[in-house]
Amino acid sequence: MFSIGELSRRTGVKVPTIRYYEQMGLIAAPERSEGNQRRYSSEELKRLSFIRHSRELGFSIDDIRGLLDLSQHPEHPCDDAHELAARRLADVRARIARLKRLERELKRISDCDAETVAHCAVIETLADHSLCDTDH
Amino acid sequence: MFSIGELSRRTGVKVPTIRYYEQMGLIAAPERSEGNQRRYSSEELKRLSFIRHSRELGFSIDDIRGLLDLSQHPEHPCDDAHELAARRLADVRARIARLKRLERELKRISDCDAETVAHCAVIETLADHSLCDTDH
DNA sequence: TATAATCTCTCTAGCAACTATAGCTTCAAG
DNA sequence: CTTGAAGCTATAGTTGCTAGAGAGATTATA
Repeated sequence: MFSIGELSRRTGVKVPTIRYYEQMGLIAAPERSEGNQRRYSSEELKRLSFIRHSRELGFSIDDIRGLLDLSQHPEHPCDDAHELAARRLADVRARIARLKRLERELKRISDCDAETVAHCAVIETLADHSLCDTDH
Repeated sequence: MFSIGELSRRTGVKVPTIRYYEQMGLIAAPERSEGNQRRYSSEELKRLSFIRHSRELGFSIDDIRGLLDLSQHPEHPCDDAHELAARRLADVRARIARLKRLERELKRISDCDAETVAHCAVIETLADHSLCDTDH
């Protein structure tokens, strides 16, 4: 049995975030001490670690609800989990592609060596999309 | 002189977003028609295009305030603009790196061909970070 | 010119996923 | 037994919009 601060330290999830997850129904309301403070067991630690890890991989709170639900039912087919993961993968890849275009563009405009705004590529490019290499 | 809808069509910025930018002070309150509707000129079109383009490159509203301010003063040195762009570039690169790690991880766990949750790599990995290849 | 269809107006509330603040109570160490 | 850290609830703020209600304005067509 440990406090919310201890749980926070062990999982890397901030204290207010843990309370927020409780409110959102991702984790159940835990037992309380005499003085009304939350007391957790290692069950909750596991669950919160799962949540944290999922968040790190970019799953939404809603996705996580589904994944947690699945993880409680080992005998179920895992097609749903795979689909969620596949969607996330597609999303991540799309974002990488987009960011790479941005990177090229930012690099190009950063390479300007003007001294004043009048001839600065950063400002010019922002003002006029037609100066861009790629569309975004 | 054109309406907010027309401005929206020409810039690709949605109508409520234009009003929001006005509220945020990114664009000035424009003239109004007899009937109190907003009427814009090409000056505002330029400014809004600048804003849109900056947003597409990922600058924050606050950054854009600075960039707009700069763009009004062609004789000023453009170090600030360059710094902002450099920071954005660094940020974009960091995000790409992070997303690539995620991509690897998601790809790895997506490649699982278990039938049920009991042996599914997606669920297993989420539950246990130590199964990950990389840290994130 | 009448009328209908489409804009536009303001204001308020909602989204995601937290984060911060205020004012209070409880806990643990010395 | 005191003191300082940690915890409690409740509310509001963050970013960058988006959605809705209910009213008024404008434009196109009959």
